[in-house]
Amino acid sequence: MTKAKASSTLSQNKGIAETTCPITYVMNKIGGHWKCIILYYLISGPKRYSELKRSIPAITEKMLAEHLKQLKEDNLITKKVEQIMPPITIYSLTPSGEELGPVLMAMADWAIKDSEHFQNLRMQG
Amino acid sequence: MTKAKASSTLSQNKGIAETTCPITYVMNKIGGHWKCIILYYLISGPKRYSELKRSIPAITEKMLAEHLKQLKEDNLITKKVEQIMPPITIYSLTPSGEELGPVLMAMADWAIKDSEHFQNLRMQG
DNA sequence: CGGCATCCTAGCCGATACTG
DNA sequence: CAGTATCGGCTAGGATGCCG
Repeated sequence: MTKAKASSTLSQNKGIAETTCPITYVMNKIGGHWKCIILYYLISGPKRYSELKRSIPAITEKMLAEHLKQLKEDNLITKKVEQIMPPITIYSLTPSGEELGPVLMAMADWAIKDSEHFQNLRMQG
Repeated sequence: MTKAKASSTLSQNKGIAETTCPITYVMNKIGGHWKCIILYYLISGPKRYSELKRSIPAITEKMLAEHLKQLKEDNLITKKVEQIMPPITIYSLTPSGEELGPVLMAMADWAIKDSEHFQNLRMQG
């Protein structure tokens, strides 16, 4: 993993674009399909692993665990483990993650408006 | 394209989740890595195909054309073609697309703040 | 309960060539 | 200028099973 492939320009371009385009920077952090959803469910407060899984039925264990790890590495969430048996793991938003909250809420808001548009269009059509 | 594959549960889940989770709805529309970037550049006003291409050096023709088509199908942008030779194509935001503007600006805003956080951390480290 | 390792497929995406 | 079509590699992501 120390050496990037030469045939792929995307990963390299992504790195370059990240320093010049703020949207690219954001997409590299929360661009994955599930990242935003996970963060969205964490806005309402810290959650344990199983709660997140129940909140997002469409996600697989692999995706959840993987994206949680990435979000942690990107300093958007923190992980707190109770070393008992069975273990309890709590995920919370970091300050950076908290600041993303309004953005996600704005996205959700837009979604609701936009789907209303569609329903209106359907009624007219 | 009329029949979905049976082996993949994701596309089906996406469809189901889309009706219950607003963030999923948004991600299905602008989740692609380039969609947000294209929309972001269209906020400042209508642009022609070649202008977009120049604005986003990292994107390939295929991705640009493909995502422009999807954005049009999702009613986020409109396409206006001057049927002359050589042709001129202008892409603009629809009202729905315009309403996404503030969200994208908020994302960009967060990105700038967040990258400052990192630089501060590095200085302390 | 929480999460990682393996295997495998679907779809994203780059490169190239062709059309109006 | 503004696309479309085809080929092919890479990787995201689903299914399953094992471990602390």
